[in-house]
Formats: sequence, C-alpha cells, structure tokens
Amino acid sequence: MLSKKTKYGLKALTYLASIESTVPVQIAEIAKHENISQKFLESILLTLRRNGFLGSKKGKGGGYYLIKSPDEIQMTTVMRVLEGPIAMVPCVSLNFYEKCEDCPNEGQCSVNKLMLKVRDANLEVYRNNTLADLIS
Amino acid sequence: MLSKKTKYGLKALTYLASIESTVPVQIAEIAKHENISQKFLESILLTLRRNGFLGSKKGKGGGYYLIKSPDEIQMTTVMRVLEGPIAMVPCVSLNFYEKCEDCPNEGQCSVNKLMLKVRDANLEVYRNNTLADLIS
DNA sequence: GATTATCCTACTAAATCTATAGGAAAATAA
DNA sequence: TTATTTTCCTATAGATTTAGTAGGATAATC
Repeated sequence: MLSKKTKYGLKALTYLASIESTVPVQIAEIAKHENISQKFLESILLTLRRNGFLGSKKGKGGGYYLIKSPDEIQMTTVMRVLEGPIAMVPCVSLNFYEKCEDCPNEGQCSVNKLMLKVRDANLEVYRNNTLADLIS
Repeated sequence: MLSKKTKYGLKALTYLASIESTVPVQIAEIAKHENISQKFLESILLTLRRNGFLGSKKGKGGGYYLIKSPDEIQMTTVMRVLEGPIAMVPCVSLNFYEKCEDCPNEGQCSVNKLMLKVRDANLEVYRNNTLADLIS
C-alpha cells in the first residue's frame, strides 16, 4: 500500500506544478484544495523542502514553491524520499541494499529472483515519469 | 516492503516445488531448511492450504504438499493471497477496487495516473512468472 | 510591535505485522 | 485401546509503523 504521506506529497507537488503560481503557495491552500489535514501536510512539505524539491518563504505572502521544473522531477526520487526504497526487499535494493540475514544464498533465493524483476519493472515506470507527465 | 508472511510463504512453496517429494513434507522440515519460525510458518501454510495451493495430511507421515504443478501456480494469485492487492492504491485495483474518499475526480488524479502504470508493470511480472520459473 | 506563515520536536492513537500460546482434531503405531 | 505424531484453529501479545496532533520557536511582513 502507498502511504498517505506519499499520496499527499504527490498531490501537493502536482498541485504546485499545475497552478504555475508566480508567488509562494500557502500550506492552507494546498491542504484545502486536496482535502488533506493541514498539520500532516505541513510535515510532508517540510521533508520535500529538505530534500530539494521545494523552496519556502516565511511570513505574510509566504508559502511553498517548486524549485525545479516539473519535467525535471523524476518519480524515482520522489518515491524514494516519500515512500522509501523502491525495492520490496533490501537484498535487491540499489540505494538501500542489505543482505537478508535468513538467506544463505542470495543467488538461489526465489524471493530475490522475483523481486529483482519487480524492482526493474517499477524502476522503469518511475524513471519514465516526471511530475510534468502526471498533469496533462 | 514485502511482508515476512509473503516472503516465508514464497520460500515454502519454492522448497516444496524444488524437492519434488512423493510424500507430504512436515512444517518442521520446511521451517528448519528455510530458517523460519515454525509456529509462524504453520499459520502461513494454513492460509496457503485454505486458498487452494497446498494439500495436507495429519498424523505421523503427515505434512503439506503442492496440489498443482509449479508451472500452473502464477505469482499473481500467490501475491494476492499472501500480500493482498497488487495495486498500491484501491482506486486502481482490479480485484479490490474502492473509490478514494478524498479524491473528487479519479480521472484527473496524478496518484491514480501513476499508480495505474505501476500496477500494470507489476501485473505483467507476476503474470509472466510461475512457481516453476523461480526454481531453475 | 503585531500579525502571518513556516519551522521543528515531541508525542499519541490506531493500525498492522510478527510472531507465540495452548489446546483440539485426526491419523498412525504400539 | 492408548500413546504418539502432526496438522488445525483461535486468541492474544509485543513490536513496529503509520497518521495525525500539540505547542511553541523562528522569521518575514505590515
């Protein structure tokens, strides 16, 4: 299951990309438009800012804005930041690799074999989709 | 993340398929060979039996055995039984569809759009892999 | 100085996952 | 018949994760 965090984060990014505002957009506006708890969204936007997707401005007229062009924001990076590893098991993860403690032989493990294919299939989707692709 | 339940279930199925035993295989043997808690595995094998993957026999000489040939066991069905829906959001699920309560327009939802592609990619992998494919 | 909006940490409630406990039921063997 | 073996089944408990809340600090503007 996709976490609400990821879901809301994606919706917020999409909203920002779609309205193409020239001024920062406030959390309250995004939360209202997308039916998201404002406080929860606040923490999500914070991590998106800390990970280089958003910029922010405080005080009156403040809010959040996209730092990059939507077609430069790949879903691979968004998913990794919000949802975590794309691989379903650590032993097939590119960015978060870990050996399974219960598995003596990775090369002969059926789970490894299947999840490697799943990972590749997912990676291809995420790599071939940018934020811009989700709007039109 | 793949749940341990699914991981262990897959390993158990793979083990049964690979040893090609003519007699039922006991939980204890599978658990030992695959480094799985026996009691936990017990409950997993139970759901695999209830869902038509395994047969069982009680008492001495009892145990579990595959009901179908490994090449007839598709990963789609195994994953659905052990892990649940293949789709990451209910609004793109084939077998467990549900409308998102927070989403007024499914057709214009970016999450829906992305997760539809992810679902299709995953389905293709699961459909093109049987238990037999995971052994060789 | 007042107001507005983000920033930040910590906490809590609920749900889910990962088992474990303990016996009932059925098959076999002595 | 009785003992042994193995699955069957329900309930429960501990750990982890998720989803959301509380409450104030910080910074920018008016």
